[in-house]
Amino acid sequence: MSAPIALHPVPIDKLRVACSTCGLKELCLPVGLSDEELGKLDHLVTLRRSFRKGANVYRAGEPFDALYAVRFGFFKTTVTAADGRDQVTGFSMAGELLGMDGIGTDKHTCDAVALEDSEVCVIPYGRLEELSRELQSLQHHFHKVMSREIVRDHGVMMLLGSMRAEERLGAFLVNLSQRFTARGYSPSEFYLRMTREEIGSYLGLKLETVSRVFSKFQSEGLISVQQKHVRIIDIPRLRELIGQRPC
Amino acid sequence: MSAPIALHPVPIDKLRVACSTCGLKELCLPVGLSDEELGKLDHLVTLRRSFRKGANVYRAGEPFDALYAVRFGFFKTTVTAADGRDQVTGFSMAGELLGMDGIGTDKHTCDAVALEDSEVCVIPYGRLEELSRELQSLQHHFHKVMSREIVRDHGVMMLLGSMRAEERLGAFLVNLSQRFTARGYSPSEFYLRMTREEIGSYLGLKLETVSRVFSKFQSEGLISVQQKHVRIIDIPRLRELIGQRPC
DNA sequence: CGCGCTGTTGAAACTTGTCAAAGTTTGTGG
DNA sequence: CCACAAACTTTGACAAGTTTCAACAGCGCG
Repeated sequence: MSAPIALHPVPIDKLRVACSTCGLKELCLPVGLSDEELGKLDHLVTLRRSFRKGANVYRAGEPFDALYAVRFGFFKTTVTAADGRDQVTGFSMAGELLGMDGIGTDKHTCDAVALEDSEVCVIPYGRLEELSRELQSLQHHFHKVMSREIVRDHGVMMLLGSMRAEERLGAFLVNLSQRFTARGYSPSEFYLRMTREEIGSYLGLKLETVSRVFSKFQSEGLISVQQKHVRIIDIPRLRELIGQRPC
Repeated sequence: MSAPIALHPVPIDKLRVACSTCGLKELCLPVGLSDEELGKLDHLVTLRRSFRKGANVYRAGEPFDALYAVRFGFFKTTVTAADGRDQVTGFSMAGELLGMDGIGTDKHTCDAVALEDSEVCVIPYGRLEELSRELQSLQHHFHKVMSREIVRDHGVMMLLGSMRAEERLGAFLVNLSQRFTARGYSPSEFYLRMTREEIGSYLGLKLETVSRVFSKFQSEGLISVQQKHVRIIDIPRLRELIGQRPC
């Protein structure tokens, strides 16, 4: 099996793109910046990188020097225990930030892997700190992004610590649905970019259990699922299942 | 049952204490600051608050406007699901920062509760952002603290997602041991400030399971445990159990 | 067009949870 | 300071949920 490799870096000017003209600016790091401030961000984010399915953005142990904003595509992040066990800690899609794990120790502590052909903007971290000393709104928004990552992680802990298999998968599907919706995609129909095993790792379940719960949901008319294609038929009932208000 | 309440705030000057003279400055937010910078931090942190066992530092939903640095004592943080289920997301001790969950939405998203009589320094968040625009080292260290919180959470996900009950409790004990050691206490002997139920919630186990595993560890000569008093007898074997190098 | 990866399903085994009872500690009020 | 109640802990027996092992089907890439 040949390891997929990253494509060559592409200077942003070749692509004529910048934060100020990026379609994701409402979702990504630029949230809340004025036009002038956005212009300064353009000087910071000058590099894009593409990754083929299976390629690593970074690996645990590598030196940390940049964050990565997902432009398009889909990533997973995984941590590896001393004994080699892997755990998927999250899935990232357009507008989300990868790499914040590395700030604390100047080394990445997890792997980030593209689950489909994808592209990120490279945000040199030293310069981000520099600029956020200058721009209060950037500083504040960056802190919000980190804080939300912490809150998201707490949600995963809740999921792993006190939910049963059906609730976990239900919560996972509802979460995906919301994130796709926020990006203008259908709330009820999408392709999973990850395998059953990756879902299982994220949810603390074995792949067979994930598969069984998918089948159960389907037999109950909650969803329709064929391999990686999922259609959510009854979102209210799915929300109910995970203890949320139906709407 | 009468609800325990917080004590009155105590102006810091009354106590003649400041970051620059605090014994925790090697552990807490001031890490890496020069004396001059430390002096500026003293103006930011001017308030202490004490909490009786059982009192809340903050509750989910309350407006966020400050971080809290633990001076002494012990806290738990918990998130509550829509259906009322609680999940302990962490335990905090001297030098650790509480409240970063609130930055993202300007509201706290979890509860922080004192597990024994405790004291914190209040760090007004707006002024922390202000000062960290001025002091690069403070900015960088604050980012490191948030990043480490994210990394810590990934560790908990690993624990909850792919370890069995014995491994979880073993990892928990080793982690406590390390944190006590870093604070100058015995690595092998300590009092648990939390109940079996709180440990169980944190580890994704029921309290009975926690109790059983404690008993099993004791019968195997790994630890000696009586109620809240724990003595770790065989740290190498405990590390081995959780898949770490013995030393 | 076939091989390998991914997904599905069944049966049995195992881990953890549930329920119950009793012991222990802690805190409170008399 | 004692007595009692409440909270916490331990342990057993049994149940439930999830994993393990295994077999097979389907899809997709080379």
